Formats: sequence, C-alpha cells, structure tokens
Amino acid sequence: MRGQGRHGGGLGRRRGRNLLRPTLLFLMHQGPAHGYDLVDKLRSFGIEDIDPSLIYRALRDMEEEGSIQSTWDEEKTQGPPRRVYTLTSEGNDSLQFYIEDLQTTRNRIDQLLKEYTQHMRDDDGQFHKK
Amino acid sequence: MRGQGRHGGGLGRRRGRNLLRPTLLFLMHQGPAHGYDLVDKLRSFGIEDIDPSLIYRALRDMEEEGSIQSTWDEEKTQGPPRRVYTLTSEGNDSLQFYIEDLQTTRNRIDQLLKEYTQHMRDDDGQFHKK
DNA sequence: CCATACTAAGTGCATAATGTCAATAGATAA
DNA sequence: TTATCTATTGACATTATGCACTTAGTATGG
Repeated sequence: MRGQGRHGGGLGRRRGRNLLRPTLLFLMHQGPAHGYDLVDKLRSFGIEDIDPSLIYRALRDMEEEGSIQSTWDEEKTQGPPRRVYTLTSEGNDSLQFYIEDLQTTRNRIDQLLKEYTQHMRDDDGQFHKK
Repeated sequence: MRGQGRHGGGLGRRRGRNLLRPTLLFLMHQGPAHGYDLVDKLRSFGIEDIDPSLIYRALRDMEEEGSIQSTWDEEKTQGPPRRVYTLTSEGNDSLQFYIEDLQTTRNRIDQLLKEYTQHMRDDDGQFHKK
C-alpha cells in the first residue's frame, strides 16, 4: 500500500497535506461515484491540474486502507466498465479526522497571513537586515 | 539541492499546505535569525512536533536556492557557533509567492469546509449508499 | 471496415519531500 | 569528568507526487 500505516485512527503522516483525499472522501460522502466522474467533480474544488492517474491511485490506496469499497458498475457505459466507489464507515471516520485537521490548518494559515499583513502594515513591506 | 528546480519564480512542487518554509521566510522577513531560535519561534505557529533537523535542512536548502544567506555569528554563545540567516530579495519574492499560494489554499479549504457543513446540515450527517 | 477520438482505468519509474536517528562539538554547571 | 544544554549536520529510509505510457471498450464518420 502506498502511504502510511494508520495508528489509532488518525491521519498519520497524511496530516496537513493536500486536499485530494479529503475532497474525494467528501464527494463520496454525498454518494457513490466513479473515478472518472470524480476527476471531473474535483475541478470545482480547484483540483484540476492533476493527472487522472493520481486520482485513480488515491482511490485504490484508500480502498486498501478500507476507507472506500468498489464494485464494477452494472450499467453500460460509453466505454470500458467503471468502478463505483462507496464510502465505508471507516472512510467516514477518516473524513471527520480530515475535516478537523483542515480546520486547524486553516487556522494556522490564517494566523500566518494575519501576522504577515500586520507586519507589512507596521513596517512598510521592508524586510530588515538588522 | 533538495527540492524542485524553480521555474519562472514559482513555487514548483512546493505549493499547498506545508507551512514550514513560508513561516521561516516570514520570520526572517522580520529580521535575521539563528536556526536554533527559529526552531523555537516556529512553536507559536503550531509547528512544534517537528525534528529540528528538518528545520536546519529547510534552511540549508533555501540557502542553496538563494532565498536566504548565512554567516557564522561573531558573538559568543552558550554553545557552538551559530549561523545567522538573512533573507535575500529573492527570498522576499519567494515569500510573496507563498503568501499568495496560501491565500488560495485557504480559500479552497474554506470552500470544502463550507460545503461539508452545508451538506451535513441538509442531509443530517449520513453518507449515502445510494 | 478502418481510423480516430473519447471514455475508463491502471502500471512503472523517477524524483521530490519528509521523517528518524545518530553524530559532532562547544559551553556550563554540578 | 560527567552530564546537560546549545547548535548544527549527516546518513538512511520511507512516503508522496508527477509523468509517460499501456490497455481496452465504445462511438462516429468516411
């Protein structure tokens, strides 16, 4: 499996990293979906300059971790058969962890940006050699 | 050099949510500093469960990239000699890129969190099998 | 029928980023 | 002189990400 070994249900080393996984989990929280659709839905979250293989990979990895499950779609498609991914309750838990993690991440980014603009206002955009 | 080749002044692969480098650059924007001090100052930005070697490494890498410069401190210390790191104007530019990047990252996190709470309110916390 | 394009998913390899642990070495105080 | 804190560095392993390429089914037009 790619990625960390989970310990105690947390996000392990995936803490504080990118938005792909949490966004995927969120999308599947809304209902089952195919990889190909997810590639498209991710666009509206700003995840667009990404090779589709990364998304398929994330899905496979999350399945190995037990966050989602897949079966082949019964219905006829415009091409080869599609996998339908469904969130498991472990995946739902994982999503909760991600959400909390993202909240603290956002707070930290906020703090940095705030202190930055504060500093810029006080000191007029110059960095100080001394 | 560790890390990406810079192309056109952008952040390359270093975009997203890792706050170490932008925070370091911000701290040095306020004035020169030693690695050992920076390790400490980072705590107030929530960066505390981190091995100091990662910070020293980030500093060395950023020096190779030209974002900062170092000299050995003249003054006597409580231990071995210390490096003093100073932001360069390239580093200042880099900080600007990071700030902008963090703004868009925050917006995306915001969007995800908002849609998530929205979805939870509408659909009562259940994920949907169908 | 055949070329082309789109749909759908997966593989392999390379490189970049991150983490862990230990080593070195000066200063200080017991 | 042993231990502890200061200060930085190095080696090695693991994890994450990006890119190029492959496989294959379906649809469409000539």
